[in-house]
Amino acid sequence: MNKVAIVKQRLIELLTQAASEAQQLGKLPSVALPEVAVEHPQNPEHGDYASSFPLKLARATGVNPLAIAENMVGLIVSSPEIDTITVAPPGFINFTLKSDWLTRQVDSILVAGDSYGSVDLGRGSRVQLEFVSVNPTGPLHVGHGRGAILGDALANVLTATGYKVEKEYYINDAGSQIDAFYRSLYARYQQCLGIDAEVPTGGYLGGYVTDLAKEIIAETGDRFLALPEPEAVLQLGQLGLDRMIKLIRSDLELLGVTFDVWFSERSLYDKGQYQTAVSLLRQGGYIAEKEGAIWFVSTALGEDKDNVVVRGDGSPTYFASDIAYHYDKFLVRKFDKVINIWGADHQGHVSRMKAVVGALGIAPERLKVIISQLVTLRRGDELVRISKRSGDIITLREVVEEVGTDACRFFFLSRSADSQMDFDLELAKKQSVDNPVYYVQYAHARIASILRLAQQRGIDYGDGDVSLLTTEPELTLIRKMLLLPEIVEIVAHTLEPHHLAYYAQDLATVFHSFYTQCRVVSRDDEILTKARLKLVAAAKLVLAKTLNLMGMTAPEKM
RNA sequence: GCGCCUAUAGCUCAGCGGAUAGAGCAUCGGUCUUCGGAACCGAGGGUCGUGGGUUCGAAUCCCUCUAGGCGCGCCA
Repeated sequence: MNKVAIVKQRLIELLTQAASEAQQLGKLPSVALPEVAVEHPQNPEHGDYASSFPLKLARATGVNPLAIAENMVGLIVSSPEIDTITVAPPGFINFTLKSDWLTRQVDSILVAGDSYGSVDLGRGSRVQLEFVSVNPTGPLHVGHGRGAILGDALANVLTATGYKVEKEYYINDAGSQIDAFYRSLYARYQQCLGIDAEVPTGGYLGGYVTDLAKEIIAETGDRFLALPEPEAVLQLGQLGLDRMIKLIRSDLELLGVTFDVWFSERSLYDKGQYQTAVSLLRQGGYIAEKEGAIWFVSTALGEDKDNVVVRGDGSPTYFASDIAYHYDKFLVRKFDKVINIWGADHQGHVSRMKAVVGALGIAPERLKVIISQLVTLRRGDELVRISKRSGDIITLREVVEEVGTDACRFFFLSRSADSQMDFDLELAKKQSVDNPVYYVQYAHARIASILRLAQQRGIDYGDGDVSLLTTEPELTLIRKMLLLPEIVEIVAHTLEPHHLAYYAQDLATVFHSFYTQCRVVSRDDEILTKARLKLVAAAKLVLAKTLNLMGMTAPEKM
């Protein structure tokens, strides 16, 4: 299915073989072979693939790299995909693919259909992807949207690469922030009913809390006033919490993001994971009591400082929950791999969480944490505050409604998670026509339109002969289409979905260029028309697959 | 002070050990008898933050420094 990836792998095999044969023949000193790397040269004159293996080998052996290359080329077995193998100074081996092999891939892509671009790397191993997991104490803002899109796109790619993926949202429904939210809501509730009350210090001041209180009053009246305060805070709070979670869920759905599991923090205490996890750590000698609190002795694992698990007042910290949570992920639910996507403000939490995982006897490599850097929102030059507690916020929902789901997703995926980004609302709107999103989608719609025309004219291109696709624009398009499996592989490996966005643009560019140079549906040449219809249909498939992996729509018309 | 992230074209960003550093936007100049001009073709524009080092080869790896961001709670 993944022909190019196989070619790449095949080339690596061939090179390795050639090298060891050269060693056996005494043409090369017997040293341990360095890793064989094969890549796409940026200059097309250097072929489809190139390897600098001889240069690497030269370092290990002290032999002239050109001589190594020459020796190896003579020993490389011929292969049906490969046209020419050449040596280029200072010691590259360049490969060119046979164009008839290339054109045949059009048929292969059409046969593969939706599964084209999928590569089985995971072999069914189970991956949990936990992301967003925002405290349900307020609506989502743009920064959360970034994590949401990142996670969702990664889930798509990992699924396409043979992993069994579960998407999970961790609901922080325990702890002091929830408390503050409950009390804030109660205060607003009282205020709306004419009672003098104040939002406690450290509480949530956003107008949405008042809105929430009003909604609850509209539906259930003032019945919580009759309850004693602690009871009222709790009951009203839980009502508010449920609504908050529903709101978050619907905001995410607007972005096209859904979850398989909504996991409650509180359940970790109800079901005993917390107790078990801590006793495991205690057995390992990682738990100590000092200064009236219970600590995780992370210094024993090379951390800068120890961390409190249970406060002096007996209440567990959020760190305690996370210990239990990761115990549950790995030792109860037994995921092979766990990926957490956190905001930049949680960076400091990464190493101690890895330490916990190690202390629980789990190989720390099984936990991957992706840190997505901050998003700042602005309108032109004006910075927009997005802090939940301070009051005025622009919600993710407002942004999505203003900019559109597909554009939002593409925008978020266009930058690596490592870079901070500015989300300029003015620009996002102003650019909507020139937006790369539309450029890519337009290519897809354009193909759809061509296929519609063909259908109108009653052309059945099922018997199209792809070997007629010999011109440069056609072959360039095919070569680009054949890159998708490699991109998918890279994304699955690096967990960096932004490569998809760049690939999508590249592919669209190559298609548009082909389009202006090659007439597809022509009355003069029915045979060529059929061949090109096949090409275009395959391109449509690849474009759609790429867009779908990003969680975007591939429109037939726009 | 310590940890993490970032610094590449006017702007927003890719590239992260290979052969002449790329894209989009912006600027300038071209392309329409026929499939969607939301398009295509071309041009200009770069001491890859600084200074060292490793290497046959460095934007890419290591160290120094500078600038910006985020952390360093018995908050989450």
